Amino acid sequence: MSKDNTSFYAVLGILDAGAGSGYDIKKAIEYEIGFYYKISNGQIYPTLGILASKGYATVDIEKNEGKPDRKVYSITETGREIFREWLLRPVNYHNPGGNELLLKLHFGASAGAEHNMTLLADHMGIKKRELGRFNEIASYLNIKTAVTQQEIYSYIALLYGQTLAEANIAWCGEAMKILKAMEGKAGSND
Amino acid sequence: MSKDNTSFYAVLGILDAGAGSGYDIKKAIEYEIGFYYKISNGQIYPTLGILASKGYATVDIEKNEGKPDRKVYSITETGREIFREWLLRPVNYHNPGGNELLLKLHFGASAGAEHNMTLLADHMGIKKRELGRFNEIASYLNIKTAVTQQEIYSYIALLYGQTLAEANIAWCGEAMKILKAMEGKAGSND
DNA sequence: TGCCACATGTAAGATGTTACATGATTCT
DNA sequence: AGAATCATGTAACATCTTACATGTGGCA
Repeated sequence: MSKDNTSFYAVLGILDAGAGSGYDIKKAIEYEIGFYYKISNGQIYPTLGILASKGYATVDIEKNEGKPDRKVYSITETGREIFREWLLRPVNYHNPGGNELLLKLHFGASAGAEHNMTLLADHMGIKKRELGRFNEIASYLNIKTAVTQQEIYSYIALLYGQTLAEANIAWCGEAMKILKAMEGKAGSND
Repeated sequence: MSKDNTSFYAVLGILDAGAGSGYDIKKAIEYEIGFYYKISNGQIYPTLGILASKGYATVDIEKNEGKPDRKVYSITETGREIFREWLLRPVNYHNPGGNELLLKLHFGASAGAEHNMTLLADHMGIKKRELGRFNEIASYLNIKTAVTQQEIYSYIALLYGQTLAEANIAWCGEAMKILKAMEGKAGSND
């Protein structure tokens, strides 16, 4: 329902790759995408409830001795559609939480290289424009002309922006190269 | 009261630099640190109320014709202490929101270069450890041995982590150089 | 003996966004 | 005529974290 509920789609994406319980999903997220995306029980379990109530997932209960029964969730066709819709939407850069681009790339493996190339090209464009703005500011906020300490700290912040934007641009280039190579391989010998 | 309420300290930090109304504060944040930190009215105005109720700020009302009266807030001594306490606390890297390090560097201008050097050294250490972990993963998740598409996408995510960690490390180095140079200048001719 | 893995979940609160209400004045 | 600037604020909601409750079985 909501536009940008990242955790909603993260859970749905994990289910898209295979059925599992809340516990399984937590482990999968930690293991697969844990380094750029975190999730807590307080999000997973309510999300699974919503998923089931909307018909995006079905539940199977597995009896478990001594432990609570495992509630194993499977994605439905509707769920898949909803998930694909999200995958194909452009990345929301206002979303302050986790790295939506990496999340979409991760889940987009099966969605084909083309779409991911677009996501990367978009990202590169955004970072290039960002870098352009920083460079413009740098032309008058120069370290050589900086006098006050405040100016120096502002310059350091600017440098951060420039450095990170450049790193993003470089990464996009590399990633696109890799995807291009992969497409070539897939086309020629698979 | 809360541990990591970034917006609370951002507002307090702006007030530390000079008294102002909610409107002024919003403008100041947009202008000074807008590129890495955002704030909305829904945060500013309640925060100012809390600040006043806790005795961290006092209010002066300026009559304004045709417009609502300006409520000009000034930081108190207690407010300053609370703010300094935050400044000297290490950066909370679990905080998902805005870039706390840049915020502290920005406000830390008056707190002296030494503390900021420590913040940068800490940051560098964290990013170096992060990079070490990524490199370790890279040793077995290698692009040459990647077979499945999923492996390739995981590799791209890893590359992102590496590239950004390296950029952070490089930036820290530059920033520390700048601060060192500044200290030298301050010592020799000011 | 105590902690970790398994497995479910909830309650409370922190933090933030979006969109609205109000209304005069000044610029385009 | 309409948009922007000035200036206050609130209400609803979205999102997420922290900490707890509950309990077994296995390993050190």
